[in-house]
Formats: sequence, structure tokens, C-alpha cells
Amino acid sequence: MTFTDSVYEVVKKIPRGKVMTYKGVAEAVGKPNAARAVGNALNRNPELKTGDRGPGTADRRHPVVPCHRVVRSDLKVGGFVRGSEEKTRILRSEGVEIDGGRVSLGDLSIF
DNA sequence: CTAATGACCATTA
DNA sequence: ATAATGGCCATTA
Repeated sequence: MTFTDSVYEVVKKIPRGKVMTYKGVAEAVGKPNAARAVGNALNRNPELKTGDRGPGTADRRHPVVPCHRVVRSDLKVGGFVRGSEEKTRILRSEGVEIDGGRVSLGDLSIF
């Protein structure tokens, strides 16, 4: 189990319509100070590395690892491969409430 | 092995 | 509220 894999494991469990912070994920994998590394992990391989989902089945909006459900500690959306704009749209489409570039505290999954 | 790279975080100005 | 600063850390070159 590599750090990166652990991260995917956790992120996969985030329910639809909810979000978790990078910090939160870091803590969930037992490395409270590795928030930055978490962002890095997602940035590299989200759906590519997870290998499953044969070729052609690419659905950018609902990847095997819902990396769009991870936001910053201050609840601002944060970055995304396709740009923060897209990230926001996807989250909204899942029912996450976002205003002023921030998600509402109620949509936070775990701490 | 060392250096560089970020989708981060908390503090301070 | 925003901007700069220093710190943290796994991954990659």
C-alpha cells in the first residue's frame, strides 16, 4: 500500500453530494501534515492510474476516484485538472452547495 | 542521493 | 478580505 493508493481508497468513499478537505484526507490516511502531498497525488493520476474502466469508457464527470470532491481547508473549491470552474460545476451537479467560491459547511463529509 | 515540484495549510502583514 | 511567507511531504527527474 503506497501513500497514493491510500489516498485513492479514502477519496473513493466520499459520498455523492459531500466533500472532504485535503487536510481531512491526510488525517484519514494517518498523515496529518501531508495535505500538500495529497493534492499532488490526485493531480497526477486520478482516473488513469486506477486502471479499471476500460478504454473509451471515459466519463470525466464521474471518474472512478471522485477527486473533485476534495476541497481546501478554508472550504474554497481549490484547483482541478480541468480548472476550478469545471470542478465547481461538477460539484453543483452533484448537489453540493457552493457560493462565493466556497462550499457550505453542511456538505462536509468527515473531519 | 539530492533537487525540484505542487489541486495545501496556518500565520502574519 | 487578500498577499506574502515558511513549512510539510510524497513523487519524480
